[in-house]
Amino acid sequence: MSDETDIPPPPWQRLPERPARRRRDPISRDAIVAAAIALMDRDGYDALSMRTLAEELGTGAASLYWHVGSKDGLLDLVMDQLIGEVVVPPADPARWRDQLKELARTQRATSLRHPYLVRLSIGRIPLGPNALRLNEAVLAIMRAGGLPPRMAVQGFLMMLEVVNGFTLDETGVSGEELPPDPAARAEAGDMVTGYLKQLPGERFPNLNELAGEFALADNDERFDLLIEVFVDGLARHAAGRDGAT
Amino acid sequence: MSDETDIPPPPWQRLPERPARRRRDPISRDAIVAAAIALMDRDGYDALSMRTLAEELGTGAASLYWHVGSKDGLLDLVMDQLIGEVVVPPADPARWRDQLKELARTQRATSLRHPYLVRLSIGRIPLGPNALRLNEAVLAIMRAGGLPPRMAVQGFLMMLEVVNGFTLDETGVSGEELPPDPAARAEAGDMVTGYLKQLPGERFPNLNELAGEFALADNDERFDLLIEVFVDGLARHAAGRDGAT
DNA sequence: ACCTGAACACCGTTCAAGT
DNA sequence: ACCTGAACACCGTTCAAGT
Repeated sequence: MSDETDIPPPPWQRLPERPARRRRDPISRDAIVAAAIALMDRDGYDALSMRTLAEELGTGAASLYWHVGSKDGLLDLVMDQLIGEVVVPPADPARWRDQLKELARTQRATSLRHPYLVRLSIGRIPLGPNALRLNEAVLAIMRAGGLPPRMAVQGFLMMLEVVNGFTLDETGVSGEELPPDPAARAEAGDMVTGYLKQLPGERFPNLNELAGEFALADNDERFDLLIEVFVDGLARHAAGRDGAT
Repeated sequence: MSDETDIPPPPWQRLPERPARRRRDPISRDAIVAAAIALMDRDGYDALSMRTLAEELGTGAASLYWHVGSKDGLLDLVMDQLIGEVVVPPADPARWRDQLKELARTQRATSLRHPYLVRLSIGRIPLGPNALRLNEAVLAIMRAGGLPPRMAVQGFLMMLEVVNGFTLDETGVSGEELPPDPAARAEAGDMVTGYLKQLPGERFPNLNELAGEFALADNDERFDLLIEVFVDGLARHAAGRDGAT
C-alpha cells in the first residue's frame, strides 16, 4: 500500500533500497508497519521496541532490520501510513475557509485516533507519498482561497503547526498507555483546578479566580475556537475581499 | 533557586520529599538540575542519561536517585528551571496586544536557546513555582486586554500551544546534536526545494510551483506572522472595541 | 534473497550495604 | 543523611553464519 508509487524517496529517507516482494508473506515491510501501528494503538508510543514488535510477528528483532533498515526508518513509514488516513476534498474556491477548518478537524481526529502520531512526527519532514498527496491538496485549497504564493505556503505550514501544537498538548498528558478515558481526564482536570484554587490569593489572584475555567473547557470546543481564530485571521491576508465574518 | 518558595507541589509531582540542604555541596538537587541543563545545551536531549550525568558530577548513577527520585522527576525540575528564564512585564491594558506578542517572542527565544525544551514539556503540566509565576502574569495580561474569564484562559492555553507548535517544528528537524547552524539549515531547505521541484508536475502542480517558497521563508518573519494572525484574531473576542488593526 | 543467534554497548531503576 | 557497587530487566544495532 505504500510502494506502488513511482515517486523517488527524499534523499534523507532512512530506508534500504529493496526490490518489491513477490508474494504477500507473513513478514514484509507493510506487515511490519501494520503491526507497529497496531502495537502502538494498543500499548502506546513507548511500548514499541524492535524486540517486542518482532515477537508480535513471530521472529527475532534482527530479522526486521533487513526490511526497514532501522527503527527510525520504520517510524518514517508509520508516519506516512497514518498521514494517509487524512483525506482532503478537492478545492472549492467558494468554501475554502470551511474546507480548511474541516481539514484541521480531520487532521486532529487522526492524531487522536493514534495519540502517538504527533510525537512521532517530531523531526520528520512529511514528504512520503501520502504526505505529498496531502500537502498538494492543502496547498490547492490555500490557492483557491486567493492567498498569494508566499502566504499560501506560510498558511500551510502554520496550520500544521497550530494543529500539532494543540493536539500535542491534548495527547501529551497521559496520552501514553491507557486510552485517556473521560473519567481520568475529568479527574486530572479537577486535580489542577483544586490545586490552583488552594494557591495563596495575594500572589496568584488570576489563577485563583480562573481556576474553574481550566477544568470546564471541552477540547472539541477549544479546538474549534482556535482554528476559527486562525483561519479567519489568515483570511485577512487573502487577495480577495472576504476578510472576516 | 527552585525551592525557596512555600508553595506546595502539585499532587502528581514525581519528587521525593527532602529537607533543605545546609551547605552548598558539589552534589545537590540544584547542582544536578544545572548539570543536566548544561549537558543538554551542549549535546542535545538524547545525550542525557543518568549515567553520563552522574559521571559529569563525579558520582555513580545511583547517587542521583536520592536527590531527584527519578529521571522523570529530574526533567520536571529542568522544565521549571528553564521556564524561569521567561520574564513577563506587569500587565499594561493599553499595550496588551503588543505585550502578548513580545511574550510569545520571549518564549520562543527561550525554546531556541534550549532546543530540547518543547520536547521535554510534552506530557508535563507546567505548574512548578516558576511556571505558576509565568502563568499568573500571562493571565493578568489577558484580563487587562478585556478578555472575559473563559476567553482569557482559552487564549492563555492556545497561545502556549501555538508557540510550542511552531517551535517544535523549528527545533525538531536536526534540533538534536549539532546546533542548527545557518549552513545546515539552508542546505536542508535547498534539499526540500530541490526535491519538490523535481516532482511530476501533473500530479503536484502546487508543490512544484511553490517549491521555492519553502526554502525562502525566514523563521523570525514566519513567527511574527503567526502570532500577528493569532493575537489579532484573539483580540476580536475582547470585550472592548479594539478589534483589529 | 531472506532469516537467525549471539553479542556489543548501552539504558532506568532497585537494593543491600556501607559511612 | 547520604553515597556506593552490583545487579535486574531492558534497549537499538551489528554481524557472521545459516538456508
